[in-house]
Amino acid sequence: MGHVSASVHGEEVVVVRADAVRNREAVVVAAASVLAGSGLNASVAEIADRAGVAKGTVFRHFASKDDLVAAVVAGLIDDLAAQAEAMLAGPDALQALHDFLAAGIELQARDQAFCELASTAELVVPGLAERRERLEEVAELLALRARESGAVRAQISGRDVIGLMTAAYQGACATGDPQRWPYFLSLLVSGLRHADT
Amino acid sequence: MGHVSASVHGEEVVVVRADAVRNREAVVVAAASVLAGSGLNASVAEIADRAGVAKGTVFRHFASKDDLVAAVVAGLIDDLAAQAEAMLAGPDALQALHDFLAAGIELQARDQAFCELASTAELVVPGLAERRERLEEVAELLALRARESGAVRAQISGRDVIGLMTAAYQGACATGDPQRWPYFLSLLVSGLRHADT
DNA sequence: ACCTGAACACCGTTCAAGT
DNA sequence: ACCTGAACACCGTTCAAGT
Repeated sequence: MGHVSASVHGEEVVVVRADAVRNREAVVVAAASVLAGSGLNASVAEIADRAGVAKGTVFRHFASKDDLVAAVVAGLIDDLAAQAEAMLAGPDALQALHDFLAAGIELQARDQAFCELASTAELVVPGLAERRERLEEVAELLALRARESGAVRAQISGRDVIGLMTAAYQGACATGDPQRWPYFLSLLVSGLRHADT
Repeated sequence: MGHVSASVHGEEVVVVRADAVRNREAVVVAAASVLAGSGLNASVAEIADRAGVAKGTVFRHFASKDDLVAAVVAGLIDDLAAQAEAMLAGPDALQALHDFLAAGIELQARDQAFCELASTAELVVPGLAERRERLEEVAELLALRARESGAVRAQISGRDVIGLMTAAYQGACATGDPQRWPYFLSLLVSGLRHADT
């Protein structure tokens, strides 16, 4: 985390060694790709190997494996939230909601670790709760717009929108063919349009 | 697995020691309750402790932890399949399909290990594939009846029905409130009624 | 200040020694 | 024939020793 090494004009200056910066970044990059491919059970040893550092170095930069996972997944959630914000400007409110759900589903398909976290609602991982809230807020806006446009009859909160993302992809996975997710998504969206829950 | 100990009238007679029978049963019972509560990550040591046997004894009766899990979960799936068969006789085809889905969801809520397996579609566990097929066949009949009754417009296979079970419960879990599953189930069933997929 | 690798407690699994 | 507990390889995590 860096260390106070000097005091200039009364300001504390934090100096971090160059190799430390490089190693931290290498660990994050390696973790991102290993976790995406193998999920949460990927071993720290594999990540350390891929990053070209010793296992101990991973724990110098991140207090635990969970912390490392959180750092990586936080980036993914932020990206998704940014996409969602862009979609708010779209002309068709129902289409925007549908596209957001598809984006979240494709992220689950692309990233095994995100998929597992999205499924178990493991807010256990610290530091992820806030990211999730931001995502829920944008999702709530997308849902509100869709309801106001009259295309959606069902009551639906931001949390529910996240639930739909997970429901569609996990449902498809349970059939043994994850690529079938558009079927489940279309059922859910059709439900949103017609059900009065 | 027992051992040939005698030959009477030319028939081979397999004799199993009484303590072996008792221990095997104790392991299965212990595993059922531990797995239901703690999920697939529950340790063999905990199961052995609860059963009152040494860890090694578990592996004398089951080749691996996965085999033990399969034995326990196979029972759960069989029970669910039996419930489904009973529902085939019901007067309202859509209601029967709905009730079956609810039963599958409640099983996920009650049993953590089943929930995790239903979600990941891990047919990896050997011996479970056949049980699943039987469940899919009954589910297919329930779906067919619902379509023929005219209440359901969407195309839906037995595999899809299983997917709906998982979708509804996992969706609810992702909202942080598993008890919200009826909301997701009603969306999906409403989708089945109206979507033409 | 940071990196490394040996060490620890825990897991699933194996197996020699007991009965 | 079966049970037991010690042993092994693997995991996440810690820490003394190096630079």
